[in-house]
Amino acid sequence: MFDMTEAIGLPRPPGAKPRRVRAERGLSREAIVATALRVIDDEGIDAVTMRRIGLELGTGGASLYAHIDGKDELLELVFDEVAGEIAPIEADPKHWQDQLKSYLRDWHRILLSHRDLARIGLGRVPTGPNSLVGMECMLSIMRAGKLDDAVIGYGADLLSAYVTNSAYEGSIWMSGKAATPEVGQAYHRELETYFASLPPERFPTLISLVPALMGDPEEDGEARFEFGLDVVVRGLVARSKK
Amino acid sequence: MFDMTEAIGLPRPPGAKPRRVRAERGLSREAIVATALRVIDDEGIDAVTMRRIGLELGTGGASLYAHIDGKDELLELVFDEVAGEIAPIEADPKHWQDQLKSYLRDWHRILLSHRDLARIGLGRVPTGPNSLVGMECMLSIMRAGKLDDAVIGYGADLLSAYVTNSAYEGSIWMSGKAATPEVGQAYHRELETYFASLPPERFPTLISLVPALMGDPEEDGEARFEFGLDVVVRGLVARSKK
DNA sequence: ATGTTCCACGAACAACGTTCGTTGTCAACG
DNA sequence: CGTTGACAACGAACGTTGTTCGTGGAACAT
Repeated sequence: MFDMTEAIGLPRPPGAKPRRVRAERGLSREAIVATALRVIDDEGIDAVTMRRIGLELGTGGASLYAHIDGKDELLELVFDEVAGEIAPIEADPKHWQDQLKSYLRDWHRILLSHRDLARIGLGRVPTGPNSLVGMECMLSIMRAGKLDDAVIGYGADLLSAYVTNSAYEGSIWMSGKAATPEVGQAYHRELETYFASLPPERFPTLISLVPALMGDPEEDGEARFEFGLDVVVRGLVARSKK
Repeated sequence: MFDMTEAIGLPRPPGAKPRRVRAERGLSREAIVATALRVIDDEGIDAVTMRRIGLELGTGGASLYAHIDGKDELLELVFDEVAGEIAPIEADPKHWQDQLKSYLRDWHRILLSHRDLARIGLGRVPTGPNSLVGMECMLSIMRAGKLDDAVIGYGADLLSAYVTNSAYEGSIWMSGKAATPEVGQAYHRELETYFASLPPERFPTLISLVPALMGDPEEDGEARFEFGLDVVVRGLVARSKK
């Protein structure tokens, strides 16, 4: 047989590794990551098991280790894959605040659309290529707003942590198990009545704030996220103008 | 779940089970929780195993289930136990912002002093007695600041999530394994050089902000937390005055 | 044709949370 | 005082988990 590069007509670059032409026998990094993401979308992260992913691909769990270091790396790859779903935008100094909010909204919505995927990103510094693109995009928008470098540096971390944490919290209400939305609302009501039943002489403020704390479970998630987004961005601007 | 009525000191409802008077033969809820907390302080949460805790108490893992529902409940109990370490303060309308910040600083510091304990509280609504006292305290301070109820409701969630998330992030740098501070700093430098080595034409903003993003690993944790605290509180005030 | 390399894969390992069945011991009752 | 019943203690075991090992076989390079 001949080399693929010859067939195309290009000379092989000096020092390039002889291209791996080996026929992929079914398994590949991409297929594994895609399968894991599908399982997450269907049943959540806890359903992601090496054996499960292997089985889904017609083999066993051990076969994955030829393509992937381990479960941690697999989950990070999935996370970065999803990070590629968000569309980068070009910074416009005139609307940088709206742009920033809109971008983080997108990011939050995409995370939520993949069940409890956000859990992977908790407390992690994202280093995957797609995550880096997202980070660059966010930073450029903030810089277009003429924020101090120090504010941008800490603020970007603060914002991305807020998005990830919010998405994770939001996902809990619908993925505690194979939980339908009803189960989440049931827990919501249970929690509300529990707070309201506390001894009033010991928890006067808490009890009087139960409605404000819990909110309407229907539209609460979005309103809550929007609130925090507004608060943090306001704070960043105020802090930068000081 | 544990018996809330007993923990708070309410009179026992009529028809409740007569309290267990049986002499404790060595094992007890308190001893188990205390042991788990000690193991966390020494080696982190991942070292907490049913067998390990049992072994530490001179028995096996199965013996714990007579006192505790399972591992989840145990960890929640430990978390609330630590929540009891923070000293409640009385709200003073004149210094409510300083009080709020100081209170959250305490909470953050205490969480960090117990390794990666903060991980337990991630995305969880704390319902333990001590956590509730802390919540009530925080809410009363915010109310002393005459913030809108809606702002208090969402804001309290935002702040407590920020504290927990910050403590968790901070704990990662020193508990990836049996990691000494040196290991954390080594990873810090590795990350810094990695960012700096990215293609400048694709990540110009990110590269120019590497110093601001990473900061001095020595004092960075505290400064970062303080920054976010200031930003969120500022934002809350601004939002409330609108 | 002959090595050589590397992927697939069943089996196995260690560790986990939890359940089960037995045993011993104390508190309550006649 | 003797009996009984409830329950803590505990070893063993079950079902999972992530990961490693050793074998087998297919495709490349020589």
